[in-house]
Amino acid sequence: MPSADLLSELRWRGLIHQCTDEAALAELLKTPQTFYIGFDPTATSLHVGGLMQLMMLRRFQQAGHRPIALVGGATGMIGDPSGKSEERNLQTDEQLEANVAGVAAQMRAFLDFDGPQAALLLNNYDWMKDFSYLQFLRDVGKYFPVGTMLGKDSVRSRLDGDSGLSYTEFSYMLLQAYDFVRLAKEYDCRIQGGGSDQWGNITAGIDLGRRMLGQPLVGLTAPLLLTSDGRKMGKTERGAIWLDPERTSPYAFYQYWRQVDDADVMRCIAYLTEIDREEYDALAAQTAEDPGRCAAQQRLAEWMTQFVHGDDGLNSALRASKMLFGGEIEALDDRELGEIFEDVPSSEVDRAALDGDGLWVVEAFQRAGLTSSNGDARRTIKEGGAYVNNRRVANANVRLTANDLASETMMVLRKGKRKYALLRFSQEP
RNA sequence: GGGGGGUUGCCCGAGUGGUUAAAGGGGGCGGACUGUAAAUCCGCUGACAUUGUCUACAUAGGUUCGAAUCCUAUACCCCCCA
Repeated sequence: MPSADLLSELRWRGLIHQCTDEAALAELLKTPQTFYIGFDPTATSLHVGGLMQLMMLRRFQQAGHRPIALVGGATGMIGDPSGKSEERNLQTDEQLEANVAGVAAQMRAFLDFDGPQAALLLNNYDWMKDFSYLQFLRDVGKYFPVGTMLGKDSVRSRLDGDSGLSYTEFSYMLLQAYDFVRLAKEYDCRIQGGGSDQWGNITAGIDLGRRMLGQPLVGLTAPLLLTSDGRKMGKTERGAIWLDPERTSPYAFYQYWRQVDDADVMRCIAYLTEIDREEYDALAAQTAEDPGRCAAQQRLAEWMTQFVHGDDGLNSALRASKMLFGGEIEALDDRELGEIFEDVPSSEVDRAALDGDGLWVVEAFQRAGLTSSNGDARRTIKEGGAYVNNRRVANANVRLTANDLASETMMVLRKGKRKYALLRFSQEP
């Protein structure tokens, strides 16, 4: 039951940046279609940008169409020059293989691989690996006028700049164009989506489809997810936000969305979530009226975290947030504390230090690496910026004993508002 | 090759014999306010030590009761004349 509303849904979400032929697309979508988006296996995990594309596939699937997630095992060997200012280093085969496997595993969690609209997960390496160079030039290359290729933004910007581009990267668009034709032929896939930086590659595929198959294909791009000051969403000083909990903990993931700028939060909700129009409007109104409540940020963070990391991930993120930004820390066990503070650096201290007079706070802060010298630690304490288990340290003479443990073996030290460190008091053999 | 100027704490930049651990600004760090935001305001910002000691103004020596401040040499930088 294809939903006639898919297009209007995409429109209000602002997800249609460009479309090669909106009328044709609308016509196609009246019946179940196959829709594909390619993913670059640049790492073993997707990040925020990839998630946005994945959501696109989901939206099509939910509207009654069949999504194909194409992992670029072959194209990844070449490197897409689109949106890149410099020639990229080639990945090793092993790296690429691991990346393809990692990304594919993540996609399985977000698409439905059963039922009449079962999603397909394909790898273009499967059809590229046996294609000989000569055959490719004869079958595919023949249809590509170099003049047109030179006109593509991705190529021109590189030629205009001073970094140039290799023949290898120049050829990238042929591979992606061929993917589209291949999918059209084998899976009757007539629609390709992607980020706006994929426009050139997508239209190259459409041209090739017309020439090789005499069939009209349609392309659709989504805007890039940028912050209001023009940078890519999902990047922090410490690197990208990944979907893989090993790379970005559920807590860090949650916090990223929780701290999105007011100016960007509604767009994130529209682009990345399945929160409906009604709730969206309500959140937008609340943000305008009372930005201090961060209602939209909280909803976004909740939705995203639960979607990507499940209930458990969300709960631990919420609990950690409550601890880190809220009350005192006590009555927890090692396991819970460890989970909540998994992003926080920790140091080992001999348990015996807590015996007798106990451990001098100043030294504790030094051991935890939160202060640069004893003087710095004293200063911080004097300024009221030192906390043990979220209780402010009264003076620099305080000594810590086993009574100050937050759990069996751990103590939580904090400097200022957010700088945490864990001390683990281990039994020395 | 000759002449002149410079080198100060994380950065910029005052200071030209004596409360100078060194003005002022930036940055950083705390705190207050706030929305886990921005802006603003206040405090701190060499080390060690329960207010005293040590190490600091390019480097090494010297003069002096006392120097970042004077002298000598060395290194680096800038400018002018050849």
